[in-house]
Amino acid sequence: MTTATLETHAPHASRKASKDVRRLQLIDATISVLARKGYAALTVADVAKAAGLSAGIINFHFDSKDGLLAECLQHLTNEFYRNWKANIERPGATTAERLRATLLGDFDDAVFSPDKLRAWIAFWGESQGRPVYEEISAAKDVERSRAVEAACAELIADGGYALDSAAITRALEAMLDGLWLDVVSTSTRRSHIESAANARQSIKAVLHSFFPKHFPQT
Amino acid sequence: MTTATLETHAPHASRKASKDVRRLQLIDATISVLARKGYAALTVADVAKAAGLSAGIINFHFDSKDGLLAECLQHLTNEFYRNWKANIERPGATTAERLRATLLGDFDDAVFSPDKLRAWIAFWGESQGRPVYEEISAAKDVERSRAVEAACAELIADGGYALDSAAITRALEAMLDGLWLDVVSTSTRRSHIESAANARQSIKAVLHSFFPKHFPQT
Amino acid sequence: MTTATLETHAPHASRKASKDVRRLQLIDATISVLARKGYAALTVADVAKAAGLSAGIINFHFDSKDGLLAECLQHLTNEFYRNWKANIERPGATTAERLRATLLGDFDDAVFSPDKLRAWIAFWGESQGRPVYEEISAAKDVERSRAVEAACAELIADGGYALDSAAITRALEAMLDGLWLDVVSTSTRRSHIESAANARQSIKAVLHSFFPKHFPQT
Amino acid sequence: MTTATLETHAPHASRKASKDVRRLQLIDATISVLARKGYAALTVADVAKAAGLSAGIINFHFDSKDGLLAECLQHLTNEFYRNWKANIERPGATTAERLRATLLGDFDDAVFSPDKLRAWIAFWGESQGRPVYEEISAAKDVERSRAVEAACAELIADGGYALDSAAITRALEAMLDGLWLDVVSTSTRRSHIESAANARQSIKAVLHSFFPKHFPQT
DNA sequence: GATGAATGAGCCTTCATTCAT
DNA sequence: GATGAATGAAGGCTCATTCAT
Repeated sequence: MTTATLETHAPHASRKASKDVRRLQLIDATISVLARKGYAALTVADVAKAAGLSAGIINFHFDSKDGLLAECLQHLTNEFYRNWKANIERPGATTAERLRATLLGDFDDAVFSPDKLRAWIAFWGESQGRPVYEEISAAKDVERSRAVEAACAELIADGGYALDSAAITRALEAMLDGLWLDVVSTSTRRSHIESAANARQSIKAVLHSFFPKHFPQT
Repeated sequence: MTTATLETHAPHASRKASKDVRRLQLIDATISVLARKGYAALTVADVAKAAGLSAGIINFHFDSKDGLLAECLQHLTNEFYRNWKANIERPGATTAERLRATLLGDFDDAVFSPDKLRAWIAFWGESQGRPVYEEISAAKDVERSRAVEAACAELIADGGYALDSAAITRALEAMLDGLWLDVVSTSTRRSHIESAANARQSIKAVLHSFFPKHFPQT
Repeated sequence: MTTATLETHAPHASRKASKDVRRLQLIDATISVLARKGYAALTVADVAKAAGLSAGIINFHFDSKDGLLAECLQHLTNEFYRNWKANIERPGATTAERLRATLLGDFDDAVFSPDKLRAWIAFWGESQGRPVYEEISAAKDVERSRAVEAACAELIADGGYALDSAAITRALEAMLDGLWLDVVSTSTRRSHIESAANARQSIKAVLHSFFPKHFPQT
Repeated sequence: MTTATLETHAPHASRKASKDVRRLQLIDATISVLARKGYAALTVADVAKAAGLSAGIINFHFDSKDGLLAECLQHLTNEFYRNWKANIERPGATTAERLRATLLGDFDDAVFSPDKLRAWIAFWGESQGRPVYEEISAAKDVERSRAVEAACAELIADGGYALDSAAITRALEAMLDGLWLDVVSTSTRRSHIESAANARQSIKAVLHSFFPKHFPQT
């Protein structure tokens, strides 16, 4: 609940909170509950309680539980996209640097918090029953995916590597998803700090294996 | 429902066999419903209907809905484990051959059917709210994970590659998970046959990049 | 709750009740609650309690509260229609006799019970918000209305009365509705037996005034 | 919302006047919503929106939703009563003229608007669950009812008709209620202008049948 | 006076589970 | 073994009412 407001303890201070602040507060609470109880067991009462508000407020701000969840995923998607964009928009960066920034950026604290990760995975698991979830993230995923593929193709051409660009792109992206997934299943044994460090190590190792000229051994 | 063994019509089939057939029939129905509706929306009525049976039967055979789901995951886990074991238990196979068989084997038809994949992912998504799911798959995962790590270490030593064994193992396993996950989100656009082919291609490309001496270009 | 079953007091005797019996039992309970609390204040819990059953049963048998109410009105409509049909299907009856039977028949015990009347009026009051209620009763109303109009026209022609057939038909039908309505608002002051007697008296007086040759003074 | 008195723009209009204007505005909005959605589906939010005001205002002016509805019915009752009184208070009118004015007056535009009619019927339908509604209209109804009965008795004595005064009075009043009710159920097929014309025709036909000497054929 | 965010009780509905047949 | 009517707890949603601004 890192984004959650700073509830002042004055009585009824919350009455004056603006609509956007309330919405964000409820989305943060949703992420927190999703992380703790998973998707199927999440109730609006849980979310309201986690936000320190009453149950009725959710339908007031999001029309329905479904609306809340959809907006929660939208929030995560936007945040993830903005983080990526911020990472690659460095003037003067080479293609290799941008690719590296793309991959490592997924493990930045802003997007790689234990709660958010678990929330993401909860949504992945439900996306088959609810196509709307896939639609929410699809648009921006495609943009990113194309950027990764273009970067790989460019490095392959530039370095003269004997690699299948499509196969390599797919492998890289699968690895990223898998590394996120891994955190959840090992979180009880390892801290997420450690997990992020391990993930970055794996990414660097793989980049070095794929494109040794562009990513020399560290 | 490809796995469902059809009711044997042998006269006086033993009670035990009959019971197991019913259980398998219900587990197959569960996988089918999980794939279609996801975890959160699955009801015992759905499963019973998919199995062509009545609602009350599930509690008779599995005590509870939770029991059914746990046994369903157990079934998938066992099947996955057996498939792996069958793939690596080839007398005279080299370490490289066994590693390759391990990775490619995850895309065998026996375990890589669209319904089963979606069922797996539904369980992954819920595993945070229900630690029991992680426990079910953990034991056998560890065995397999160690085998992969040992194989990588052996190949690295044998080939003199400058690779971090742990990082590479983690990358390989993450990639496998990610490739499975990918199937679900792209299933509307690509057939799962095509997905499996792409996955195998990526695996081969990566193995070649990591261990060029053991996996020469195809 | 005149139609309501005769609940045997054996424990769980209700478990074996057939679907139709249960439905009728619930419809009777609905009429009873409608009469006591009106449409707006009726809850499914009230109905279930009045029927001596649990709340969940209503959705099992009628899908929803709305479904229950619609079927309740349908039941009242059918009953009313059958009562009318039974009253006019007397072989050898003259037109005047059939008209008289039609009008007086609305005050037969089978359809003119206090609870049923109040239920009818509750539906009338809601029919603007829920057009489906009007649709349910419309079809059969039209048939009856035409029969009354045809009978009036025939009597007018036969008796040579200087009457506007349409205006007279409308007046007769309005009077019937009004007499039903009246019962509700005076029920605390007069018994419904007395109301029915008064209503019959008014009907006879009006028929005599309209068609003196066919309905001579009693 | 034809009745709503527009905000007088006189400077420094008294607080009292302003308050009454708001109340009338809300009562008109209530009638409009009752006509459109019926009693059970009416919400204070609907009424507030129809009045162009915010939800909280209703409790300020009427203490509660129940208060608003009771005052709405009171308003309709008063208006109806005043219309009747105005119709019969013609100096020099005969008993027959006053009876005729009483009956036809119910179809004056001031009281016979589609919305008001539907609102009336909504209240009738709920009067069983809420005795207060009956109480509101009862007092004035009795006065009017007695006047009609006295008029009928006088005409019967005067004309020497062989009629049961009580039965005839009841028939006349029931017919009036029924003609109002009829408008609602036929409003989709006929305009309320046409309905009023038909109703007047029926009334005239009935008066002529009952009291031919006092109401000669038109 | 007026607003509208917030509350919380009450309702409809779903659904896992039970059990008489 | 199997069925499916019945139960009842739990959850999402609505909405009258309150109250800080």
